[in-house]
Amino acid sequence: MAKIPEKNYDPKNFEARIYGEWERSGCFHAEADPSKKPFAIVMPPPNITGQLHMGHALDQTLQDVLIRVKRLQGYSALWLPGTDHASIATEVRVAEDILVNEGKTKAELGRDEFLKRAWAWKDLYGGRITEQQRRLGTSCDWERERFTMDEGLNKAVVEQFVRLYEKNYIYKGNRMINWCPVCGTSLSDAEVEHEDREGRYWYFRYPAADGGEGIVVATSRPETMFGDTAIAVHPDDERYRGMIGKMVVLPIVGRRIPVIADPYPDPGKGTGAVKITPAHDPNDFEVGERHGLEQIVCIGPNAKMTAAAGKYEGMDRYDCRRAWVEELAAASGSGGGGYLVKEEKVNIPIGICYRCDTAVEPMVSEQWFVRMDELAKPAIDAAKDGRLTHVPERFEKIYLHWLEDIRDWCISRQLWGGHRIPAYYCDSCGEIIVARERPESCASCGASGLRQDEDVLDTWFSSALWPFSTLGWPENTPDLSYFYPTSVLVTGYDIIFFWVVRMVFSGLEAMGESPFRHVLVHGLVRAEDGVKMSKSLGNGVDPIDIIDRYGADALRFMLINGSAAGGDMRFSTDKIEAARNFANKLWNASRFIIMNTGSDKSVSGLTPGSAFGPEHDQASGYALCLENIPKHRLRDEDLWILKKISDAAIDITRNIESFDLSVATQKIYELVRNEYCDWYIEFVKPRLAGTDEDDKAVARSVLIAALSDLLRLLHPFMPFITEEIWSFMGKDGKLIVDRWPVALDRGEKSPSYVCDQDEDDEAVARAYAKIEMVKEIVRAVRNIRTEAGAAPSRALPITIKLDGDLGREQLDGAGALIGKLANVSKVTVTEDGAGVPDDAMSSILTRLAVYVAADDLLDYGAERERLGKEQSRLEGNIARLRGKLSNEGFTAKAPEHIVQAERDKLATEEDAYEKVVARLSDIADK
RNA sequence: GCGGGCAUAGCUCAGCUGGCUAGAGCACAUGGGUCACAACCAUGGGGUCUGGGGUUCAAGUCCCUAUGCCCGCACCA
Repeated sequence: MAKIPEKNYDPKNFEARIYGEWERSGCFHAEADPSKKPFAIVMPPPNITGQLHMGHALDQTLQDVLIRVKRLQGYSALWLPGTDHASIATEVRVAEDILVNEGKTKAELGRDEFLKRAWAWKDLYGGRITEQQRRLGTSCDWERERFTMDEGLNKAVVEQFVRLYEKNYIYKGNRMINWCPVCGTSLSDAEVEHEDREGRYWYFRYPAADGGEGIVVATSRPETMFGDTAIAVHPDDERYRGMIGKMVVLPIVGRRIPVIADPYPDPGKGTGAVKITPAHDPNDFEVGERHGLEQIVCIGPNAKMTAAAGKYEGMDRYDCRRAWVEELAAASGSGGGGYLVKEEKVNIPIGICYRCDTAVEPMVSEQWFVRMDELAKPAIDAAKDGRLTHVPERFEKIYLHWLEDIRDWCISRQLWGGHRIPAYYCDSCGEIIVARERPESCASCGASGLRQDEDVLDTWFSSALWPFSTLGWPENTPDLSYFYPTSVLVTGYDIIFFWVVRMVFSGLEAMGESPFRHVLVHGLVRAEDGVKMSKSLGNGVDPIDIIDRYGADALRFMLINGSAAGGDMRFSTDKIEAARNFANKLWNASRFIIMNTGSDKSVSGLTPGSAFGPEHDQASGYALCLENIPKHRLRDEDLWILKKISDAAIDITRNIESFDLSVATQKIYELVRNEYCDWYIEFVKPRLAGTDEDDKAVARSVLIAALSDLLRLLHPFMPFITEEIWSFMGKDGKLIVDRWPVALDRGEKSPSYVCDQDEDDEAVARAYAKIEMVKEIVRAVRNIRTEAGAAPSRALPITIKLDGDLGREQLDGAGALIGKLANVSKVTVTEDGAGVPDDAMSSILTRLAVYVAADDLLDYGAERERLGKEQSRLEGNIARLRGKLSNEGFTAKAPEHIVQAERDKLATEEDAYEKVVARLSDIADK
């Protein structure tokens, strides 16, 4: 006896085992292989601090589906995994850890000791997420796993930095940056989020130096007054015209500052006069540049006030704000009363650190920057001319919009964990040397003991190199030339700016080509109630919990099936259950197939293959190339299911290749559940129980051939269950490395195309139509049965009355199928109406009518109601169709096949209408 | 302020380049332990596709507009 799957579908029994088998077999590994076409995806490297969350699960599943399909299609399909050091996130976590465990701060520990702890921490936790990825079924090439801080990548980072510096794309300068006081580092613009927070405007009077009234300005940040170096007004603002060029006095501080004219102030906002603090506001910084104003830094790096704030030195910025406002309000100004004129509550838009939610402090600071204007251009062009496409398309706009007004990228971070900036300072002569290796001595003055820059690089600087650094760059390795540019990049829309944009311009700069051809963008996975999942809300659903409960296949299927590309989706228990139930259904159906075929020697001799035959040979058609089975032995239902699968396979392949994965899953679902399980298996059951051994063998063979292709189609989405079932089918080799049912990109014809040309295909088309008719009849009988309240167990006799042009032979063999599926005791077929029972329930279908006769079941009331509905439906349709067809515009302009289809439709609807009316009058007095 | 998205069955959502009698899952109703499956099977009800214009022979699908939600960028006077 062959091995049979266990009665209950329980993914825990095999998922982990199968993953282990795959991994050991080496089938995840991809090499540069000139005999195959390359397909490559680099995995967005998760943070080593991270845990797998639903967003990852979606991201991983999308990539895994694409990789598995391409692997089955015979590509050298590389999926390159890795992890990211995520400097800020990791640094904060490790620092917390040290504080808790050792009671020491980062500073107390020192840089070297801290880094040791960080590496130890990475070794301890860095592998956790990759274990979780394995649970999901991630079929990436673990042999190539990389870490953004490993040796090769360090080299790439230094190389890129030096090259960009040498081309003058990287510079060091004193510029306005965003400072996070909690993380203790500068941030790039992309790392700052914006949020409205409750704040106020305080209106303060700055008295004129000559004793006049002076000017009132509004501010939401009074503590920056210590850094004010001017008051700006618009040159056309009548109110202040007389003040321009005069001096005002900074309240209490006493410093004199000029009133300047600049186009920046908007006369309609506030008082129309703006205090200018060049060191702490980006706009003020620019005004200051234009007017040569001094920059006075009054808030220091830890958000504490500097000496510029006088007695407030050392005080927290917000404490200072409160105290300073009080002092200003209480003070007696020159005109008597306080300097505070008024105060109003208002929502202030404020910059927030994307890591810690702290309000960032804009400040002038000396940092390293990447000059963006030149670099952005090729990245813009690549998208515009189609070398880089976004799926869905709308994300291209977002990408372009960001690049088109991009500002220079601040890349230095005041942290320890990360790639240290390869810049060396000579303290003797002040020379700055940027070099691949640490120089022994100063190139300018010869002094030794150069000091390396203390700062590290933005973690995204190394991520930006990921698509080529992981393939060996800057060496020109075989992998690099074979796999670069990669095929698709899959990521969430939330990191387009951080990552995608930077990879593209970095790749174009370093390699001359966009690092990938397509960006497949997905949305967020939200909680069941539509709220964003977040740690702080604690509403996250752990993918591992879900896998434990429902299996990875169900989770994957739900994630893909859940929503269209690019949009946010909700996690849904209902959908997870539906997916698990679907897996269960497949499991049971397969169990049935295996129980009925596995133990039979004659079947194994048939070596059932794919419905598509060997070698992906589309041109030879589908069912007719089933190996070892003479085509005349295939029955109608066999041809029907094989055509169904074949047509669907082509469709599904197209959907996958255009990244419509949710559409693809929907189609597979219907194919497996509705066509294969609900109809085909039921059609075939009597044959399996029959005595015609030859026919039994054919049925078994088709069952297996069809199931094989269904498993192939479903495998990328539900890899575990399909592989497990495959293993019960006595196949050679594993499903994961078997082959895809269709290979559209080879230019094969589709079976439906063949169908029109080939004699065999006419036979298939006839069989197909017949089975569809059988389904209609069966449904009609079941409907009547339900309506009349007949027990399902009770066999009923039926009469089928055919239309004139519908020959009796077109129902040949259908009687048995109908009999079994509709539980019919006897099928009578009549062409002229003779033999139609006088008293019967009826159903009028296209080109035939079905009568179910049983005296005790007659319910003409119900039938009248049903027919009445049918009549009005048909009336509506007929009116619509007639209107359409009598419209000359339609018949003249619409494509011929559409017009013809409408004519045919009208004919059948009119026909049905007449019959319904006739039937209604027949039963009018019953 | 600039830009983008969404509005379809009670709920959650599909519906590609315009050609439907608008679909699925869940929920609901009725019947059924039928020898793969109760994580099941069968049958059924349920929608003027947000409102208003327009383009077209044809609009859920394209354009404009209104309303209501959502998001990104900018904005700390």
